Parts: sequence; structure tokens; C-alpha cells
Amino acid sequence: MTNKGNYYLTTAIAYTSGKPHIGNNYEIVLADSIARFKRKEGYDVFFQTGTDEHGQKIELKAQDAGVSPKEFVDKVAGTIQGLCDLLNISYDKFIRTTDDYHEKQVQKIFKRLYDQGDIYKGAYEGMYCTPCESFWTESQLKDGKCPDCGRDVKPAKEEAYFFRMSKYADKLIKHINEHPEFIQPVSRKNEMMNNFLLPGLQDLCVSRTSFKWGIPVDFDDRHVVYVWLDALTNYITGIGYDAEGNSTEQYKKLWPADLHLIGKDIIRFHTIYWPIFLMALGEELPKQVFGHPWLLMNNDKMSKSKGNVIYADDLVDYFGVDAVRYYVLHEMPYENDGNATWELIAERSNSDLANTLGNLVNRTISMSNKYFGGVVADKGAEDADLDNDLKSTITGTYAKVVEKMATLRVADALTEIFGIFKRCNKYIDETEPWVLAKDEAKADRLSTVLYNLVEGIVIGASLLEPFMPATAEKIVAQLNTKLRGFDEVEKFGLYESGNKVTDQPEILFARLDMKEVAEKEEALRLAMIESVKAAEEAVEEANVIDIEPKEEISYDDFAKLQFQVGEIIACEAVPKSKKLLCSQVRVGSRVRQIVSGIKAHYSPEEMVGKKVMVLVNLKPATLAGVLSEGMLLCAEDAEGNLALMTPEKEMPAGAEIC
RNA sequence: GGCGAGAUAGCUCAGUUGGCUAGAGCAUACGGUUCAUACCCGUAGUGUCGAGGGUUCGAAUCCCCCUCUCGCUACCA
Repeated sequence: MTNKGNYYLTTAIAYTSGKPHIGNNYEIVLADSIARFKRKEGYDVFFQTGTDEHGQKIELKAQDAGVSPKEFVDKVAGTIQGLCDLLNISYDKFIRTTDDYHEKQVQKIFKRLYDQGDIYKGAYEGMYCTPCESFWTESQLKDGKCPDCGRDVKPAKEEAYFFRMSKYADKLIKHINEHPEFIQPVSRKNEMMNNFLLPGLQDLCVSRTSFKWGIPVDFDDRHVVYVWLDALTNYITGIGYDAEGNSTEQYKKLWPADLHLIGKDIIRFHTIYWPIFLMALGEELPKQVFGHPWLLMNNDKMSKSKGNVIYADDLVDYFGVDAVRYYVLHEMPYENDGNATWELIAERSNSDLANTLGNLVNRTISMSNKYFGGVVADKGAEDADLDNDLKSTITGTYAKVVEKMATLRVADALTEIFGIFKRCNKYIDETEPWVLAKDEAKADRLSTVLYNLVEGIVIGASLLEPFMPATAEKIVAQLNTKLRGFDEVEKFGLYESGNKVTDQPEILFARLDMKEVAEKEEALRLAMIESVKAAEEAVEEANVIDIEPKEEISYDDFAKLQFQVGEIIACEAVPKSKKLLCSQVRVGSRVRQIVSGIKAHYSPEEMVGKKVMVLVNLKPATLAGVLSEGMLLCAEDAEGNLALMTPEKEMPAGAEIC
């Protein structure tokens, strides 16, 4: 195939906070199929993936695990790279944001942007969201919560470096308008425009002082570089970018990237901040950013405690790598989220892989052995009526696949390829080889029919190679030939006539018993729940939580609070609210009505009769239209589980707590 | 209560700028076949395109309203 030039594609780098599940691995399988396809089309492909290893979340996770952040990310990065290899991912480069050259360049980039005035030092006073590691202004908050994740924010002030986003906003708007293909799917483009660009971009805080696990700003080492500035630059540092103008030949060859493949949740970072960083560096923008949908499990959020997390390695163990690749590539819709369950994967494997494809290869080889001792020869005994349609279907498939792949419709491309195998099965029915075999005079015709089948399968396997490389190889190995290049899949009849196929056809995909699949899934589910429990029990003893220290108070401040034991004598849910319970609480001789947000943790029935700790002199308030005169005190753990405070010995309602 | 997304065959979904009797795959039923992994081929379907109203020569597609589902979010005093 003639060289068509360079093609540089990337996946998002995986955040090393834990082992990724199949929904996370979907992206890289998709990227791999595109990379392999482009290579086969004749592009000089460079495919980069890797891990994003900095940030407060990782610092905390490492702390919990009792290891250093570096030890923590080394382990997770190893797991992630292992999964990539398991899934047969043909990446050219696996970058880690803790790699030396990357860290050095990020520092240089930061310095350069600072020197040229795009980054300036300021003080940040605002609301901070810890999980997102993001600062927000009051006006950005959504109902007082983080507009991104919706969790609580807290006021914080810190010296920080800022990036002048607004300086480049107009240029970016112009770029997006002039390059409609830049943001895919297009529906995302308007979201970015209307929600962020047109209302006016805020300057972005690009440094942190609240934690250490990041790349230090080299001229002010109390600060570490904002994780997104750090992470996004991997796309250029990984191929040899140098902020001082000494970029490598590879960089000059590959940049700008042809495609950034990312999840739909991080489109904003890739279509607003990243392009602006690049503009500031005077670099070209990537040609396209594709925000793919998510793969859900059981149409539900995955959760280890529910035991419904699906891991790629479990699936590969059971179904084989190509069945897993086939499933995620074929079942993922283009714009909506997809769904995965063990049953769905098994059904797909049985119907498409075992029946349509595997059985076709098997029956073709069996017939060749049975009728001709495995020798496949084209005797030229054509039946134009039957053969021409078969041939045109097969040779016409490549063009259709190319058309689908051009717009990243990978699932549709696979459907086209399987059209070949379906057509071949039909051809067997049309030609009835077992009938031909009974007539000595029709031996040549029979031979040609089998030749046509083998040829069709070879072309189909060659088209299938980018998506299911191992299977494609297995098929042609059994047919004693090689996979074709894309310049040889539109011609019919290149299979070497007289070749001999294997006499020991191997089952490509075994049919799966749905009952066994269900049992396997259930076993894994139980094992997962067990391991979660065991892990919880193991940490139970050393289980401590640190919370943000509050300002010191005087005894007088404390004395202002009046706590008493209260007895809950009645309790009911507050209508029109999702979290509130309304309790009647006897405190001394008085009964107070207290509303609490604990419906998720206590049922009204189990509340009744409890003796609890009550803050009684809190100003009454109305919640969801119901008056509340006081507050029930609870302890809260890191997961937000609540436990009511109760006296450890029997005490009368109204007893003072002091 | 607020914001967002969605509702098409039993299941998973396609349906481009409104246009001929609404499609695909799987599952189902029936028929054919036996080379093959009880497989393959063919046929048949069933759908008030969530309900109602409107615009139009014509609406799954546009507008209004309603119902329901799913996210996120509010009230955690």
C-alpha cells in the first residue's frame, strides 16, 4: 500500500487512581482498531496512550494504602499497561506523566507561558472543590455546589498562578466555527460554545499549593502545576516537543495530531483549555477531538459493593480477547451510551462469532478435507448466476468499510465485514456442495465453490484484522495463507490455487452455554462482594478519617450550644423530599419537631424509640415546607454513611450533654 | 422543586435537512437443508413510532402540553 502520510492518534491517558473496568478500556480498544485500520490503509501511524498520575486524589489514595504516591502509581500504571497488552493494543508509545522528560517539559512550558505573560501570579479567593481540584467563583457555583461534580465546595484562599484564557477566546471561537469537524460528535460543539465560550471564559487557575503530588513549578516550588495542564501536554511531550524550540524531528513530523479520542466527560478540557494552551505556545491545534459515549454495566453505574463491575481481564479469561474486542466495538452506539453484561456478550459471541464466523470457517475447511483432501483449487467451473453476486459482495465490502471508518462508525464497519461471512454461508446453501459431491461430473464445480469460499473468507479475515487481529491470523493460518493488504481485498481470486488447508480445523469460538455464563458471572459477583467486605474489615481497625480543621473557639463559644438527649417518639418521611425524615422528639417535657436528612440511612420505623443527641437551641428553620426545631447529631464517615449519636448508658430524655 | 437526557418490534437499537406500505440484528414460530460448533438458508410476523393536541398536501421527524423513566442537583439546621 502506498504511503498516505502520517496519522497521529491518542487516547486520553488513564487516571491511576485504581484498576480500570471494561468501560474505561473501551476507549483504547476503539483507538487500537482505528490505529490498526489506518496502518493497513497505508498511513504511518503513531498511536499514543498512557497514564495520568498526578493530583491530590492520588496523593490521598496512596496515603490510605500506606505507600508513597510514586509506589502507588507505579503499581496501577503497571496494571493498566498489562490490560492494554492483554487486549492486544498496538500502541507505539505508553507515556506516564511521571516520566522525566514529560515533567521537565511541563516545567519548561509553564515557565515559558509565565515569561510571555499568559500565566500570571495572583491570589485566589474562591470556592474549592477537592475531588475536582477546581476553584470556582461564587457566580460559577450551581446552587452553592461544584458545577462540575455537584459536591460541596469550601471557601479557600491561596496564592496561585492563572492562565489568561480570555486572551485567546475569540481566536478559538473562530477556529471552531471554521472547522466544523474539530469537535465530534457535532452536538458537543454547541454545548461548548453556548456554555463556556460565548458567555466569556474565566481565567484558569493553573497551579496548586494545597498538596504536593504534582510537577513543581520550578521557579516557585511551593506550587505544583494544575493536573490538567500537566496531563494535556502529554500529547506533545510524548512525541518530543520542546518548549524552548528544540522539538524533535518526530514531533515536527507528527504534530498536529489527527485525532484525540476521549470520553464525553472531558470534552471541555480538550476543546477549550487544550487548544488555548497550544495557541499560547504557538502550536497548531489537533485536527479532531472525538468524545465517545460510555459503556455502562447493566445500564447502571458500576459499583464494587454491588458486585457489578466488569473487568477486562475476567472477560478475556472467559470469552477470549477478540470476543471482548468485538463486543465493545460492535455494541457501542455512536452517540448514546452502550451497555454490557455477561449475558449480552455471550449472546453476541454465540450468534456472530461462533455461529456466523467460526462455523463458516469450520464447515469450509471440513468440506475441503472431506472432498479434496484439503486441497483448494479453482478449476474455473463458474456458475455466473451464483458466483458473481458472491464476488461483488465480497470485493465491494472494502469500500463500504472505508466509508464507515472515515466517520469513525466502527460498529457499522464491523457489520459490513460480517456481511461477507453471512453471504458466504448463504452461498453454501445456494451451491449445495454436498449435492455436487455426489456427482463425479461436478467435481470441478465443487472445487471452485470451495475455492470461492476460501477466497471470501481470506478477504473477510483481512478486513477483520484491525478489529480482531488474533482471530484474523488464526483463520488464515488454518487456510494456509497470509492476511492480505487493503490493496488486495478488492480483487477476487488471489488465493493460491492448489493450496492445502489444515486437516485439523480448530474451533475459533466455542459456543457458550448461557446457564454456565450466568453461573460464572454470579460467582464473580459474589467473589467481588466478598473481597470488598474483607477489604473493609481489614481497614476497619486502622480506620481513621481526617477532616478539615476548623477555627479554634473559646469555651464561651462552646457553652452557647445546648445539647440534650432526645427520645424519638414518632417519625415519618417528609413528602416531596428525597432525603428528609421528620421526627417528633421528646426533650424534657417538650416535644420538638426536627427534620433531618437521613432518609437514606434510617427508615422512619427504626428511628422511633431511639435516644439521640439533639442540638436544641438552633434557630428553627423550614425545610421542604416543614418546620424544624433543632438538629439530630450524626457521625459521618468518608463514604457519607451516617450514624446517630446515642448515649452509651440509659439516660432520660432531656438530660443535658455537656 | 431545579437542570439535563430519553421514551420506536419481546430484547438492543437505526431512522439523515418532515416524503412512498417504519427498518436492522438478536430472540420467537414455521419451512428447507445436513458440509459444519444442534449449525446454516428461507419465510413470517406482531409495532396506536409514550398520551393528547397543533402546523403541513404529508410528522417517528417541527411546535405545544401531559405522563413516565434515567442522570445530576436542592432541601441535609
